[in-house]
Amino acid sequence: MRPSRNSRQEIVQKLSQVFRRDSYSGASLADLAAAVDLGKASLYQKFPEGKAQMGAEVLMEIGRSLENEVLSVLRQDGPPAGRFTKMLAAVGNFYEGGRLSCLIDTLSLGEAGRLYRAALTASIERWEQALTDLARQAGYSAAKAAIWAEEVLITIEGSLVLARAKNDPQVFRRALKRLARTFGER
Amino acid sequence: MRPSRNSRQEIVQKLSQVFRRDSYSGASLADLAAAVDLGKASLYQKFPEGKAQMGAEVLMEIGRSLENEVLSVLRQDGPPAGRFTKMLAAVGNFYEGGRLSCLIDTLSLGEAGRLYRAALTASIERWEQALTDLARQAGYSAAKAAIWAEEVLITIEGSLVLARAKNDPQVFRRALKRLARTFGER
DNA sequence: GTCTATAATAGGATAGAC
DNA sequence: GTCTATCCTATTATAGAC
Repeated sequence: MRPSRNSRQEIVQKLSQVFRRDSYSGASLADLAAAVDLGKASLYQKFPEGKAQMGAEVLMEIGRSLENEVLSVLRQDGPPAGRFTKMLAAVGNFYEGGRLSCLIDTLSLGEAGRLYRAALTASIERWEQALTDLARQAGYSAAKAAIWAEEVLITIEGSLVLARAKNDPQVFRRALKRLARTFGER
Repeated sequence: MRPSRNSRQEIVQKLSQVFRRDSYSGASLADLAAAVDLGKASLYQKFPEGKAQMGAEVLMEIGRSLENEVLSVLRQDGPPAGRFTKMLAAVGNFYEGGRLSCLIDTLSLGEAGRLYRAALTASIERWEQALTDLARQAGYSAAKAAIWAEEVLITIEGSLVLARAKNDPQVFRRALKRLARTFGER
């Protein structure tokens, strides 16, 4: 059976929501403890190295969900266009329809950027690579595939920023719908 | 003559760099004071309401530079495509070639988002409107113009996020170059 | 106007009881 | 494993001298 009703994975996922909403510097220990419904001292029992460790584990866990929920569908079989459509649906869920920000954004600012640069770069590059591979399978040249992959990520990140700033998740959803039509254009 | 060698405008511009690098919660009074080479107490002399006021004035000042350096070129005369190209060059300077983040991103997180939502939304909408007007002048339908404007802003914001996360300003510069080719496509 | 000094509070982290 | 209590530092903010 599970180690506890609130597994470590569930704890880390709840912590991730705080970092996604408030960024690293804006997430206080009090906020983080409240999110998992524990005292601060209990959090330190689980994360002896404190906030820096929480951020690191959040990045690993979200990297894993990205892999399992989003990138894996790019590698299934069937026509590339259909896999891309499925990925976009998964992305919509991953960011809760534009209501959640991306850690690539919120953990790349200030000191967090220096702390987590390597992990952030790695996540981005895995995603870009999976998209590039997909585009290659659809017949894109290597150069076109890499550009298209970069554009997809730019659109996802940019629409999340605008959705947050305007408090209008529809910006993100519209962008996903338009992205669906960019595949196979060239 | 000027009120001081460091005019208020210059002070606010230096403060803006801290908010753009570290976000609102990550910008400490010590950081902000160091950026303008003053003691913390002197900063409070100039901004009696503290950090919240600094953020508000930074947003106003950057909104003004955006207007003067970027949006104004969209409203000059000459062919729309040329104006758009000029805007992209101005955008490149505005974000220092991808080395500076956008306040729409860094001031929309956590409590800052609640504090400054109105100002952020207003800035975004002014920019979108100027782009939409340009596209209309180039013969786009109202619907296509609005979509294109949104896509341009999404690309700017998204490429800035990725450039920061990967510590590679080229992501931003490449995106601007590609944007130049999106105008007049439909 | 700017500074040093200092207050007051919040944030990160730990000790030790249960 | 979780809590209360506490410590230490950083942070926000102010008082008062120059």
